[in-house]
Amino acid sequence: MQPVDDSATADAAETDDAPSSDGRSAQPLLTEQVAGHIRDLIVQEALSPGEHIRERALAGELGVSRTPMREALKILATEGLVELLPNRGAIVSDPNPTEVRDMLRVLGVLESLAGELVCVEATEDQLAEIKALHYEMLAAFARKDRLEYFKLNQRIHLAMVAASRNLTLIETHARLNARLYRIRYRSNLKNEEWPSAVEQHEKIHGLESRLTRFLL
Amino acid sequence: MQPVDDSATADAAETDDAPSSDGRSAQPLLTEQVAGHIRDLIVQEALSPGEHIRERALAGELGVSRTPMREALKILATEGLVELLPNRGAIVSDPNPTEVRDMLRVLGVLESLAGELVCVEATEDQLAEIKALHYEMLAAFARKDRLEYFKLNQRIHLAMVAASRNLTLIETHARLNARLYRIRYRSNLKNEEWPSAVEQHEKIHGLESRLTRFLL
DNA sequence: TCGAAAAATTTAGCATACAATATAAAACCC
DNA sequence: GGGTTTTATATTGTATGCTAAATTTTTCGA
Repeated sequence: MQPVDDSATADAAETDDAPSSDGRSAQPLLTEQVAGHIRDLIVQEALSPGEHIRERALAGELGVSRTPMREALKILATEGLVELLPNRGAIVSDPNPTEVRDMLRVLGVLESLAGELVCVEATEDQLAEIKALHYEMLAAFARKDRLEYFKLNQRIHLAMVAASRNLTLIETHARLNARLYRIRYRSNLKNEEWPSAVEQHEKIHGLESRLTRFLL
Repeated sequence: MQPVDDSATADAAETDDAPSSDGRSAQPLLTEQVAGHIRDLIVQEALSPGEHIRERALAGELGVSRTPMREALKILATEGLVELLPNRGAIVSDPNPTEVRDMLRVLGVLESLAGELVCVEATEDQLAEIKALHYEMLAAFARKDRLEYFKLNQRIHLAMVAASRNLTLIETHARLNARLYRIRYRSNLKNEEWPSAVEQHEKIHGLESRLTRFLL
């Protein structure tokens, strides 16, 4: 494991820091903070896939006791970001290509559903934003800027899921997305294989075409 | 909270008792056992929706300390079966009709995907079993035995998901199913509203027709 | 020198103790 | 008597200590 600069960490940490579901959020619990922190470490690969997590050591680095660290690891294991080996601690999940394909397939139908729901559930503002992103994406496509295209594509999907007004969909999608984020991140840095894969994937489920029709 | 006979509890507990993912399963960890036990209590409504869970008391009843109890609650909260209120403990989730509708919608697209995958991924034996269940279901339909129809419908969906060979799909489906099981269970005992709702739901996503076509 | 057995060390699992927050009860004021 | 403040109690959050399992190191034998 290697250190991570804190600013970047903070950014990603804010994604779903809310302590559960209650409206008035009290002071965030240590366990949640720790879980968020480790999520960031995993996404940024400060904790590498397959790497063994020593709870005592990591707890020490974060300046907390082992209790919240262990609770955080249970949460992350349930989310699929780490795997718990009985009596042997946790390792950072390292999905093989088949598992990634499976996750993308499920992610695909979720985003397809989001596309359907957006058409009837989203507010005008949300639709306008999605529309704008869509045109930006087309622009990137015209310029053959595949990385930008990919990023915008991602943002559109996120915006659509967020606008779907279906909390279960939002949460389920977020969870899968988190598991895939590290991989996408890496692929982004390396290069593409991904944009084409994602395009193809979307064609299969007709999301792009349906949304395009809807947006005119 | 009220007592639950242990035999029934044990049955349901065995559903996914496996300690994470590793092949050779060592002795099951207390935390996992506790989580399984509480899952059962929730499903059977020995713990009622909205009921406050006092971790010390419940831990005492199960004969364990608070540590595994707390870790189990974190897991169940991540799974959506309980909600954690900061500094105020946990309550059994009690989804409102809108949330149930949202969950069913997501469950629907998952089962729809399962239907697609079954057509190409399932083994002969699995297909045969699904086919058999399908005909049993048609029989129940012919007899206008709606409860039996509903049950078989459920089993078909489970069998299809299981045969999909997509672990993410299986897990995601199982999680949603667990959150809905209690509600279905209750509805089953009460009466129907549900079979029709499910039928309609399936029609929307074309699962039944697609599968029917496939099965001939 | 290499391999196996045994001891020592490390690490996770669980229980318990202490601290902080929230709830309930009692006292007090108006 | 009703409502508010204060005190007491209970419950959760976190840290630490102890036990058991797993890993590493050392020792012993061939």
